[in-house]
Amino acid sequence: MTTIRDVAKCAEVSVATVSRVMNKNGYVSKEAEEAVLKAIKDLNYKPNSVARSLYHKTSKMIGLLIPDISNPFFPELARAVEDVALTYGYTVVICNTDDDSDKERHYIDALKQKYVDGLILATNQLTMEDYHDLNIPLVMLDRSNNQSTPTVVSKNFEGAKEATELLISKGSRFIAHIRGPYQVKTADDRYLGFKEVVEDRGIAHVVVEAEFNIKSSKQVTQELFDRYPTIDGIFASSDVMAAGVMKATKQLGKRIPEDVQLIGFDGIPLGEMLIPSLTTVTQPIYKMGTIAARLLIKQIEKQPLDIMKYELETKITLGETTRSDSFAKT
Amino acid sequence: MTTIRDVAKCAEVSVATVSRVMNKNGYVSKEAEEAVLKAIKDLNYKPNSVARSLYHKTSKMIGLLIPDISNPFFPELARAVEDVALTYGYTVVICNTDDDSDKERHYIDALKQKYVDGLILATNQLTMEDYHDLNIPLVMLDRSNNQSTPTVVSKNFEGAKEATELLISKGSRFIAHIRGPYQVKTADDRYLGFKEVVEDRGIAHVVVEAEFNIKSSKQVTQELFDRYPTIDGIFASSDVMAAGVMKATKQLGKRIPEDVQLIGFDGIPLGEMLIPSLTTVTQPIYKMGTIAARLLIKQIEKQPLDIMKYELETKITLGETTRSDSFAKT
DNA sequence: GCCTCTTCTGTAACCGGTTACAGATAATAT
DNA sequence: ATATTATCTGTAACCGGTTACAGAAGAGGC
Repeated sequence: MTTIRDVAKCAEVSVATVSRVMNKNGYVSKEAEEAVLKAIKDLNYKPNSVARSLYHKTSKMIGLLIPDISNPFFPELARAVEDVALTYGYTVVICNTDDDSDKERHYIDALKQKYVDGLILATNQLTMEDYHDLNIPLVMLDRSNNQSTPTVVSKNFEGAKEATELLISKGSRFIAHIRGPYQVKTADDRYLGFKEVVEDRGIAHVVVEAEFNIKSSKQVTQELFDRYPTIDGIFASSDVMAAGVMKATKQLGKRIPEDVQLIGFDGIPLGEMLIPSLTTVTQPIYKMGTIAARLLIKQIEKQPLDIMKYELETKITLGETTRSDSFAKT
Repeated sequence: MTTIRDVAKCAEVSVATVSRVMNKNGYVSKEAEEAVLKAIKDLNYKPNSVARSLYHKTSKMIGLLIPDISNPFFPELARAVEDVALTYGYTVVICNTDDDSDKERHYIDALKQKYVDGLILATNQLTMEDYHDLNIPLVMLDRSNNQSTPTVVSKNFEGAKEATELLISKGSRFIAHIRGPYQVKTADDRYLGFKEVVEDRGIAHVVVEAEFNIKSSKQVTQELFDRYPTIDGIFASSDVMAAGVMKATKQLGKRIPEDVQLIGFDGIPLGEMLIPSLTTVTQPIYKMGTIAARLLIKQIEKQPLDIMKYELETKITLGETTRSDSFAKT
């Protein structure tokens, strides 16, 4: 490995001069600069970022804490964060916390010891105090629970309202909502949106909880139809859950959308792959990731933030799990 | 931030003693050890891994190079690598190369400068020489093109043979294979397995190329049926491609599996979510990831490798895209 | 009492960068 | 001619760990 001292020797200058050339600061004569640049090229010198980190107490790395990369909502988010990070010269470290606070704490400690420059939190099992004590820039992504930390979320409440209204407008009169876990803020917001609409409109409804995976929602759906066979519309809190609903209805011999209409939430690629394709509330996932990354990097680079909380618009993506005409079945 | 010097001062010993206590080497008296441990606890001291890295020239980080984390094959692989890495105290840095050699080179340079301890390559755009010059432990995952580097792949050739035989045994007589890109080794192996069986058995067949995404395979399928409407079996080189096939056949009014049987390759969770659920050649994806990670860490820790090339068994997962009886339609 | 060996400890150099500081030279102002 | 400033350069300290080395103290053998 070539070091700065090798370069200095080769260019017959001091290490300080080499450093000045590389960082373009301080005075360096034309000749010295050329000699250094030539030496760098000849030796194929790449400065060691660990040494740099040690002095600057920064690492050009950011941490991305997510529950689980195998949950299909997160890869696109991660990809967006990485794409932005790359253009600014940052490296992303993805950590799967499994919503386990010990794991999360462990990762945060490890990252801190590596002088990680900032964290994007798409998971939050710890208290805000824990995060605050870190003394590094933070961004909350997809989960907001705090005013003072920059946040990127989509309009879960409004999206859920639209989803529910869509089901009603297309003829559903007894609607079930399969909500996500109670402690998850986004699941709560979607539930509240649903609740507001069905209560306002006086629509029969039922709410059950499931985890954000296919197995759990499939089982919950089966139980749901067991008890309420007349349900004719389902709003699932995520697309993966909606896939579970489809599995269950298929087994039960219910037709989608003729007997039961279905709408999901997220807009992950899976929805399009399903047959029938899923009607869903699409979040701008990639965009959320890019905004979060930029927001974090701005903080790291001490630029002022004009907006602290981004609430992005969702939009309905019409698939084949809702009926095309409003009164196909009454 | 507390440093080792703070701890030394607090415990009234030298930094060397503190270091000796932490690393459990060299002689330390009982009293000194206790004082140091107390100081570490009182000050909540966490050694700085950057400083450690600088001295040891290692980072406890490994790089995972994949084409694209949003391709659903990779999250599970990444998850497996991370889970193993975590238990050995390593941090994983995932890099999306998009099969772009410049990007790959850039990432490798960046990782090298961070003293990354090893790399898992699930992508290979560069020549083996490029990798070899790095002088750090490597593992090839899912793509093998070299004898001297430890490798983890599944039996693509054999899996493809089984897939083709399954279609035939269940009655398909004109089979199309939608293969992956020519330069990808795994796509080639699957193609060769298919070729051997159809040629051996004298089955009518056709092969077309597509990318590993839904859009491309959907379009290719449409063109395929345009030209060969009598195709009654399709072997897709990946599950995502198979989803594209399903989309296309749906639009064309062909029924699966009554008119056309379909089998994919990979065994990603998506397959189960599809309706009908996908028959596929399941690779032990998670296992591949864990083996690759262990193989890499063994090398990093200078342990001998007993096996250089792992070729893992695939298994057929029967879904609803193939017929249950052998002669449903002749 | 003297020598050897084990146990224990601290000083200082090192990893590979960055930069404060001081010293040297050249250019410009007075 | 002298003072002032701008330009240029190298030495050495520093970031926060690790460890070679040397020295001190005590135990045990002769």
